[in-house]
Amino acid sequence: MSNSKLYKGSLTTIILRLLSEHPKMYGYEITQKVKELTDGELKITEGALYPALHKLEADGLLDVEVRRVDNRLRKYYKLTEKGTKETASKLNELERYIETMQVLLNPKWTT
Amino acid sequence: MSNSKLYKGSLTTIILRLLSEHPKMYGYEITQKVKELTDGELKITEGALYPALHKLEADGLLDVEVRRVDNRLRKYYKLTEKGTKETASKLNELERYIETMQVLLNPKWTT
DNA sequence: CAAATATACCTAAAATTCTTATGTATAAAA
DNA sequence: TTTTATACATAAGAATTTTAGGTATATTTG
Repeated sequence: MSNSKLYKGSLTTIILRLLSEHPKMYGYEITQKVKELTDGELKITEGALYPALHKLEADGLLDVEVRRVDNRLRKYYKLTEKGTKETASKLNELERYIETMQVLLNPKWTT
Repeated sequence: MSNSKLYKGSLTTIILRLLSEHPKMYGYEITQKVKELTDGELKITEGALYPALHKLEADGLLDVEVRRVDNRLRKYYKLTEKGTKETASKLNELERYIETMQVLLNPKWTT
């Protein structure tokens, strides 16, 4: 995913966030979009992505729709209602995480 | 550590950051300090902390000094020179992680 | 005073998440 | 024609954390 271990735990949040902006996306598209948006800083590996998508689907957060495009298979994922709610929750978590880490990063505690 | 999975991977960074501000700290003190600084948002569990400290010591990033205070044992950890360098590196990683995630969080991509 | 809580360390099994290494298949580019 | 890109998938292993214990002393509380 990246040389930094910090991304551990944030893959689900990233997937949900992307799907909250795009009506539907397929796996390979997600890997390319993330690479593009982060200027290559973050590369989602397939070994991490596909199991994560399957889990989100199993948990009822995503719906899947298989299509054949240019004689190649694509699995389009989109948020369910439950998934939309979970996305909001995950984004709050991320914001709180960032705030918390910034406290530790830039301490007011000269104590 | 917290109900949020996002903290996965950030424990080492947190420990190093605290030790870059405090000349020496012992394990229990670290758990209390983090709880205090984050208003209880983040609670470091001992099962995560102690193995992490041992690994940092084994990697030569921390030195340890055992002391008996009030007839109770304390293991004081402090940064080695190597640990100080690694701390700077980890803090850069954290800043980049936050920047990257904020791009994904607040997209300029209305596309 | 007894019991509970706080202080202070530790480990080991299990769960979680990710990396690394594969595998299959078609289309396009070099 | 071989490599790269597109598109899916899984499985073994690594790394980190949770959960659930364990030991021991000091202090607080009922």
